[in-house]
Amino acid sequence: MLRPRIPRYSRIAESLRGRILDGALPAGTRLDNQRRLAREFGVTLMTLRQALDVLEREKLIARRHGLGTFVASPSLDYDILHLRRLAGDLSALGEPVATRFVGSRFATAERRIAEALGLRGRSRVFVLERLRLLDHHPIGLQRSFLPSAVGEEVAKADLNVTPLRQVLEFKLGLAIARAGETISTIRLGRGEARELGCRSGLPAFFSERTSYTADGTPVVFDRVFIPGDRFRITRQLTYDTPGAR
Amino acid sequence: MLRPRIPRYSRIAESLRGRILDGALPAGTRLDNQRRLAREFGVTLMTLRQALDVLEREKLIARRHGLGTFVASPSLDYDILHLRRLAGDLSALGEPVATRFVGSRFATAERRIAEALGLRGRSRVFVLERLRLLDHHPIGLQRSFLPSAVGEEVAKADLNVTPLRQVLEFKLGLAIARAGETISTIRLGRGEARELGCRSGLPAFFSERTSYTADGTPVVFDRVFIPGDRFRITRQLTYDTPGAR
DNA sequence: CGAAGCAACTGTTCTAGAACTCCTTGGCGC
DNA sequence: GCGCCAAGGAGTTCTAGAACAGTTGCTTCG
Repeated sequence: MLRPRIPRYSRIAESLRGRILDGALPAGTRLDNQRRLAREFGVTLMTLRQALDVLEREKLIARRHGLGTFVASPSLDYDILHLRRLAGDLSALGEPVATRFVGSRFATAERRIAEALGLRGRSRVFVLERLRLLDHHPIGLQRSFLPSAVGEEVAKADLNVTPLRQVLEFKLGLAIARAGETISTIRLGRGEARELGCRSGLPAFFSERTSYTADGTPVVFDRVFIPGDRFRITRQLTYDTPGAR
Repeated sequence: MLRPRIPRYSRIAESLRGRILDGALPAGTRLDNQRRLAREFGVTLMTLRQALDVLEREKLIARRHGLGTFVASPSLDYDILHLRRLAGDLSALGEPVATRFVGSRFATAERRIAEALGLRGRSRVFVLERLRLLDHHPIGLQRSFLPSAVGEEVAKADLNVTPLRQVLEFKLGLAIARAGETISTIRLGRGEARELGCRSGLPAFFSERTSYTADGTPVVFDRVFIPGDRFRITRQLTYDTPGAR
């Protein structure tokens, strides 16, 4: 096997994922049976099944013993109010949570990030990586993206000393007033897993948050990875209105 | 292969899980290498690796390419305030969410449930299963456990017509005043997956909530399974206090 | 003393089947 | 018309290697 930078099962997963995400295979479609797919891709059944394992964990397909392999239904968003940030708020519990600066760089933004920051096309952004540590163990990886003009100023600061938010507010006059966040479950990629000291493929909480100044300008786009084994949400509810459902 | 009710990889996973959970293999311990374990269990490397796949998804082990297989560290709890219920609150969004009564029965409570309800020993409880549906698709499975005395009265109600909470309050005088909930990620078991119309093993949000009356009596213990592909948490934050971090 | 290369250890990928298990459908008998 | 059984289709489990890839430690050379 010469120079197999990407495993064959991975390439197959990629190929099928592409077909699913571009609509060629709508939700509910049944794929060809596994043996036939294996022949089409020129691999063994085992290898094909590994590819399907990947897609299954990504919630793109659903396998039914004796029935077939189906393209899965898409996800659903849901809005919650007054929720504290997941990882960053542990300090409020008196836990020894620390932040470790991992690194930073300028990079070309992928489309999703450019959109979130209100940038056009393939803009340069400043990427900042930090680990949240509990008792010196990583419990969350936070990757922040900022417009490059903002990033140039942030890059001059010592983030081991001054939290990002303070740098933005006091140095740049950018006070974050509100944010929108989406939390889902994900399986950790290789890079994130390495930083977090765990295995790629782990199920994890995955948060994407866009923070805005008071006038609605997006300032930071954050991605936070919190391994499911390191973290669990607990909440106390009080029902003030009897009968409220 | 004669009568292999439980697959060999499953039995192996079970065996290793048992050793991990009873402390014989503390967090951080490195397991024997995979080839050796395969020989010990009398199976091929492939089968042994399937067993490890299972344990890895359960967050019990961590595999490091080139280094070994390690017993993973335990999870961390975190408290959040003022969070609306995940699935049940979708109605607030104007989404066509419905509740389907799946079934109910009296059963002996497992220890975890008896403790949550403040019952002693292996008490009987009333188990109520409901599906939350969005556009007729199941998005959450809720399993509620009530003390059997309460359950006997609840069993007489038509829960397709009257929500459980109203039955408790208006028929039994049990007004739920507060609740404690823990949300983590889990992989769906077979039974839950069947009810939800998806594949066992999917990563999902898993909620356990104990509801109390004003005087602190636990009334209901709920378990909610929400497949990660059907659901994602979105929240809007407002930072009223500049600099609060 | 530091860097590079190699060996050993361990995980990962892939092959090539064979056999078991689940589910659905159609046919046959009552 | 209903129930049971068998067949077909499709997923799942398992075997038995062989080879590739990552990591670490030791040795050698500059």
